[in-house]
Amino acid sequence: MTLSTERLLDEVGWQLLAALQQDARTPLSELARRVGLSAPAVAERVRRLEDAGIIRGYRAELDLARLGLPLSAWIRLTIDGQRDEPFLKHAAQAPEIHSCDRVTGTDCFVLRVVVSDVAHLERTISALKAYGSPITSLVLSSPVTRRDVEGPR
Amino acid sequence: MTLSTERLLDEVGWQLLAALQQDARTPLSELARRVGLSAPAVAERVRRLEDAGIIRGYRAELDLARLGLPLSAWIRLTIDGQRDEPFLKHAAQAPEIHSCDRVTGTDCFVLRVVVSDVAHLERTISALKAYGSPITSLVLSSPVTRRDVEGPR
DNA sequence: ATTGAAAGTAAGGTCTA
DNA sequence: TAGACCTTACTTTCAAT
Repeated sequence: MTLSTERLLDEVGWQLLAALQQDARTPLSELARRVGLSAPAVAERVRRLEDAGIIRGYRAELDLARLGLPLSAWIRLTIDGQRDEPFLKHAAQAPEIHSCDRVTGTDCFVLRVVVSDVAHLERTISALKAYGSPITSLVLSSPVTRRDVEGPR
Repeated sequence: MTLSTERLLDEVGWQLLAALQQDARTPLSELARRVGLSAPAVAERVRRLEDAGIIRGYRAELDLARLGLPLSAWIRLTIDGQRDEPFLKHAAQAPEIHSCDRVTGTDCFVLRVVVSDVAHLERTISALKAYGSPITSLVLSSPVTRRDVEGPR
């Protein structure tokens, strides 16, 4: 936590982050009302949170099932030999791979894949076998999908 | 894919979803410019995407490391006996658990946890041992953090 | 198309180091 | 007195009827 960010993350800063995590399209004027500051002051605050890299962006959250992508899975992938680079190239452009983390342990990578049906899942897994050994777990439900970050309590 | 959603997901609909995934705070007037429709028409389109549940909401994406949470981990949790319910209660309120999916296979649950340091990670894992056997993989880097959903190509 | 709300701009005031 | 942070006043842009 650097010096410059500390000033930003006071009571008001965390209130703004809470509101924008909940609804990123909240108008600045509404944010101003909630934190008890003028609209220009809040606009400046938000701009500085963005400039400091604390706010990385604003994203619409979509319902994947309603977009024809009802199946999600976790795939743990152990890479064979020295195939990291070709795999990363594949991961960067494969539309099914929604996230990919390099992790400790023998698994090497943890992937979140999102597909339209089991045939699509099969193709996705097969493609991964070119780089290593995948272990797949289909997502049955998601008791916790997203947790907002809270300030110091 | 129901009948009502099909009408929404034409060329323009997907253009709107693409823009809002990229920057959820894009003004409606700007969206209108990009898709070549009037502002009221676009406002109506977006409202219908929301009402159909295709757009679930708008979220600010934060940099967790800059907020004092530099460590993330995947934890696979095999639940002992019939302790699903107490575990789900725990998961629903634990601030470290950012996502939790029930999955096929022996793992039962896949958790994304976000913590401030290794001591915090240790406490988080210890707490999980009340419900089952956790296997932890620390995230080293994230080659793919988020993939936008694209329409039919 | 009109009207009220919201966002952006500019100038100035207060507090602190 | 310099700088950080806020306010008010004003103009432009946006959004809804």
